[in-house]
Amino acid sequence: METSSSTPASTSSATSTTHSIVEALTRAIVEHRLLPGAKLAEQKLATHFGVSRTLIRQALFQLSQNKLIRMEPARGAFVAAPSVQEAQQVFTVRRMIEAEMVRAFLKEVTPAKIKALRAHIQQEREAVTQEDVPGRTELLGDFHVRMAELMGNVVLAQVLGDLISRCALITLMYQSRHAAEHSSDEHEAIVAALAAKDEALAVQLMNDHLVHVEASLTFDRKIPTHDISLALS
Amino acid sequence: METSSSTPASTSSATSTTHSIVEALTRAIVEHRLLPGAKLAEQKLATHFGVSRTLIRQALFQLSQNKLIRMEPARGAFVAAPSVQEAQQVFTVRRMIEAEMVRAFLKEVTPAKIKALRAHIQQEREAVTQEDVPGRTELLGDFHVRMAELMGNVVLAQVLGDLISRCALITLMYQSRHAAEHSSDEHEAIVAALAAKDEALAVQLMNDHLVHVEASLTFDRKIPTHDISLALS
DNA sequence: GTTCACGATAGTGTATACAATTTTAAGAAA
DNA sequence: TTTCTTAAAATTGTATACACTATCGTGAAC
Repeated sequence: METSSSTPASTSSATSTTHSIVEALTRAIVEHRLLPGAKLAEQKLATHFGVSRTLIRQALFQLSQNKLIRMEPARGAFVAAPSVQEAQQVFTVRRMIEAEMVRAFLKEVTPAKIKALRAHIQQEREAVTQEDVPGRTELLGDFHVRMAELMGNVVLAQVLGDLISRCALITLMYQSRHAAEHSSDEHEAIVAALAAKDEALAVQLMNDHLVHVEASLTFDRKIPTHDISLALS
Repeated sequence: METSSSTPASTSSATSTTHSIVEALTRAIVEHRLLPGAKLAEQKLATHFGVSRTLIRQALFQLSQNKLIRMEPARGAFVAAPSVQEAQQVFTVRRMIEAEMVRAFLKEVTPAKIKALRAHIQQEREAVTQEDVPGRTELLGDFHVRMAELMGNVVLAQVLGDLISRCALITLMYQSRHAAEHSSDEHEAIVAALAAKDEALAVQLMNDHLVHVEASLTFDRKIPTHDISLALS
């Protein structure tokens, strides 16, 4: 049963609070080291992280509320495998929210905010050139959250962040290779429209962008459902 | 320290799962039997519900993710007291989502859906005439969730439901007496516009409706912050 | 009289122990 | 060989025990 890592609290976390466990598992899921359908056995996770099952259970409950994992009554936790239908619904909701977000953003746009968005896009480009797939996915999603944050609406940022973390799993499940590489270009076009204060164009570009991302997903897909114990190190 | 109820698992719950505890606490908070700021001591809740602290803690974590309670690191859980700013942000997001929801609803409206919404409004009116304040608040919120459900978008329904449960607490904190009694009328006007397939009007009415509800809140307010142990029976 | 120090008490954070259920495996019957 | 039965192992669900932190009250110093 023993994997190679017997050392408790292996790599990153000095203080193994619940939050750090959630982060580690989230990254493992989003980075596809834990594939959809994989079982998350509590004791194995506990020994891996060097904590008791109590903390693992807290983390799993939290992840299940983020819809990143699914918990069946007496059977355990499994990495979520969002259905095609759910994926499409998530994108529908995103289009709804973000169309209005663009309108609201334009009502109080400032040069500083435009500059902040441009700076973010610069980060995206760097991640793209370095072919850092998980980092790229995260940054591409964060662009949208950053817009919400720049509006000063914490609630909006939270809601959108939640949806986008679900998107990350969906994207990584269904996204074809090197699709969505022009996402950065589309982000830049949106910012340009915002800078020009062209509301209709900005809304249109944002909507198109989300349609493109959704269209880049290949829904005719095998779901590997490997049950590898875990590659958390 | 002993309150009158020493009987474990007192009134309602035959099977005291975590979910039933969450529901009981949610109702107690939304019905204002537990006031904002009140402390939720784990042991007291545990003895009240006749379970161990383990299940109480699970329930509290879940409630904290719904933003109905707030947990401070080593100090415990307290009923949330949303700030005025947060309240306004929640309403802003609701306006964003629901404006677009109305548009999308109209794209696939059917007589059956209109009928379902009318039936819901009928329920609201009954609760209003019976002066069932918590039931009324819940039903008035559910109208909006019902719209999402009728569109078949589960994700939308969840997101909106989350926001609205936060609204319930906000409403009950800040809403002046017998304000928002014409919410049902406004709901009916919206449905009429939907039935007439008048998109611009429906969107306008929905937006106005949410503005009205927000405006009915009196933000110059005392927050009682009573610390009554609990009235859960 | 006010403020600070310090001990007692209560409460949260984590780990462990036990009960209940599910999964797995082995074995017998068809 | 296949399938049903049944026992063993593993895993989840819940309760309890212990460690650590915060809260409260008392008393001494100023």
